[in-house]
Amino acid sequence: MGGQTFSWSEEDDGLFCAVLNDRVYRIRSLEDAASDPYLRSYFDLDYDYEKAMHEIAAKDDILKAAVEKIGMLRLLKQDHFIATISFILSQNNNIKRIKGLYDRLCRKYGHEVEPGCFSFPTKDELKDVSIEDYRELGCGFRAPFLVDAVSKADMLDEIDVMDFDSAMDALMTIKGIGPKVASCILIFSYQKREGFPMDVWMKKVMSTYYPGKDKSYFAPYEALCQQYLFSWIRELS
DNA sequence: CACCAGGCCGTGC
DNA sequence: GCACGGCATGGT
Repeated sequence: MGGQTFSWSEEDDGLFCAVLNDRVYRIRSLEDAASDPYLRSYFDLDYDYEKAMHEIAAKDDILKAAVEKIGMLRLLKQDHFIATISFILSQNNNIKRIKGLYDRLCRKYGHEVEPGCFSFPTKDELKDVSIEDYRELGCGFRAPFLVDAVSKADMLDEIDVMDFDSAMDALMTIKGIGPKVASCILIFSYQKREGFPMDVWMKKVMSTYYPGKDKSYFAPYEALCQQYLFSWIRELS
């Protein structure tokens, strides 16, 4: 899933498994998700990604190359709280370690919805967890950020109705959330497709291939273009 | 043993 | 405003 989510694991039989929406989902492919209302929304199956792909590829030669190389990309619609905590954990970290932290949070503070399958903890389940507790799990310097995020979690539902800039500002009042993390949360949980996360890789892409331009060049597909360019440059490296 | 991982915070200019 | 060091942890 390209670092959008840390909820899924591949099991021995090849099925992909996640605890979401307070139950266990096991799927082999996206087609299995189509009949389930929650997954249908989660995987954004009613958005026309074919059309978006073609319009993006037609914009310039770089994007054309990226689309041809990467194929179809989707933007997930994840739970607000899970996405917020996940992307706070992601800063200056690698995917393998983020996934490990995610799983330990589930096992220690989540609830068991099926033998051996734990949900991500709710904000209430994390209400009394301390900085020291998070450090014990291996969260490192992100521990105080998590405490702050949990204390402000009630705000997350209000962000749905905000315009993009207000939503960015609201998220960035949480410690440990800067422009990059806030953009990711807005894209992968709030379906705000004008997000354009600038990490070290995207800064290279922009200075090399789009000097003088900014995210407005990619409207109305800022987030999708960013995902294509990011995936593309990572595969080239 | 250094250096890195899809950054952010605090400080100093 | 912008540049910079520091930051916990585990993997190369």
